[in-house]
Amino acid sequence: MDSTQAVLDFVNHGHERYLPHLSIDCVIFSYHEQQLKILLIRYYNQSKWSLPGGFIAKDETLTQAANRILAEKTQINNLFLRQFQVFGDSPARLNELGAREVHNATYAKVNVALDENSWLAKRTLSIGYYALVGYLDVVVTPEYLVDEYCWREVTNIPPLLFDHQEIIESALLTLRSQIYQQPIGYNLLLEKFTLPEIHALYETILGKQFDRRNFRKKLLALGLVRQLDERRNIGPHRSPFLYEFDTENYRRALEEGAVLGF
Amino acid sequence: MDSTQAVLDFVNHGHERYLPHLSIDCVIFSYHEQQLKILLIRYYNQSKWSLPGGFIAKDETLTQAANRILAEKTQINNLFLRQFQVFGDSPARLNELGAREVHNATYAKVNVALDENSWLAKRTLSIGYYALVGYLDVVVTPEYLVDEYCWREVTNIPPLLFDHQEIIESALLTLRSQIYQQPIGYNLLLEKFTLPEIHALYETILGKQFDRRNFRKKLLALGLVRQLDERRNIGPHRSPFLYEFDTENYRRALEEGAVLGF
DNA sequence: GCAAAAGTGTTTTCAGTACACCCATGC
DNA sequence: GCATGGGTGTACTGAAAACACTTTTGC
Repeated sequence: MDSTQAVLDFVNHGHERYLPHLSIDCVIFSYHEQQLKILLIRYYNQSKWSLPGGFIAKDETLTQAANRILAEKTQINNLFLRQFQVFGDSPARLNELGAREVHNATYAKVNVALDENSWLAKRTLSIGYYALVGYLDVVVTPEYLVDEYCWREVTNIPPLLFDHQEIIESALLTLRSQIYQQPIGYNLLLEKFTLPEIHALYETILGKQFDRRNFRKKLLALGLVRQLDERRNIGPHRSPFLYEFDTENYRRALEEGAVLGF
Repeated sequence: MDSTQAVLDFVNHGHERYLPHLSIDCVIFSYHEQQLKILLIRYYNQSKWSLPGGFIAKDETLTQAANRILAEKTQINNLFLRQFQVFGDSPARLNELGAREVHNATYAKVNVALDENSWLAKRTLSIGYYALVGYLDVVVTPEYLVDEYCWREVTNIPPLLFDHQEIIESALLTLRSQIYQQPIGYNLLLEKFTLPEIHALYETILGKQFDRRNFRKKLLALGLVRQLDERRNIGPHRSPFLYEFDTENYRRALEEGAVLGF
């Protein structure tokens, strides 16, 4: 939606294309400068931030919808995307009137006020997806109703609309619990990475510290990563070696549910 | 729904009470005679079986809806119930015409045929829940449109409508992956149980065998169970001791994500 | 007495953990 | 030469795994 006309069409005719009562919200994680970050957007005329989201078209599958929405927001296709939970309990979701007022603040930009019969004014449950993306791969496309966007560190999330805070917390818990079953390192790091990078990533996600030597030993023992002959030149100190994932071993380890036991 | 009148009201006025496009399907597990079983129902005029399910009322939360539906089917309140996945990809779900024909076979009992505008004829995504219940606690209430119900062993599931087979498979995978994080043994066994019972339960769910001695050692070492002074008199052989869960330790172990490492 | 089911301990092995010093670089 | 960050090996410990014989009971 990149024009007044497109927004009006969405408001007035969206119910013909999309399923009402159901939306998708995406928690998009990336890792940059040793920090785990989430992509947030702020809609026109809102002080609180939101998760990027969208609706499911009547003629597309749920998975297609989630991938389409992500691609629209980040220009990345085929990214790592997992459904994790449906949110339908929050009082903010049951209160149709309150939600409508929030939306109307934004739609004021196109001089529209939703009436109580609008498909957008109905109680909506949201399916939470989380995505893992390369920080540098993302190109956030400006949308007409979005004033700004930002990457925020997970430990420093600003006030959010509706139950989006809860969705993020749940996504984080899921990320933690799936770190040994999903190729999380693979999707958040560049193709080549240093040991300190992946070490810090695991420490950040799991929120605890690991001994450098044991961490490397484990990774190598499981054959998850291969040490390369190159080093990365960063700053004034000894250059760290580069590593890459041994995708074959990595895949197998995840399938076996290999608990890395950190 | 226990009368023609109630069904007609549901078909004609359900859209005023329930959210369209969205249903809840329940995979209800119990454990009986050393077998993991699932509750299935067969609707009037259908040859294939179905999972018990229902819709979300406009004024109740998602969690309330799931609990209400389960209570309606099994007469159990406050049972162990967990949301695990939304199903919205199956071709059977996208094909509104095909789904309508299936439903109409059943609604023929009340001489109704859904037209394409009926709320029940719309594409529906389903939120999958799984429940763990005591086999003996369940009282299945006969519903007007349900011809019969049965407990089927998970390894021997008959042909099912729509994507219910996929839902069961996904529920089983979830059950396996959560066996160390959720009080699965606690909810599937009676208050007092024998070592062979819980041993067989874990073997059944995880689909592999465990050494009896190591299994018991682990359970006791973690303090999850307490051996009682009683024995259970079953059949012609040596009577096994009874055990009970040490709920306090059990709870703590699950919180810590104590991998039981079987 | 024998078949079927349940009870029980010891040894080995391997993976997790703890721990400290050296090397390279830029300023 | 010193501050910073990266690289690396060993010893200990504890939990998982492997393993077999005895007891009870009904027939």
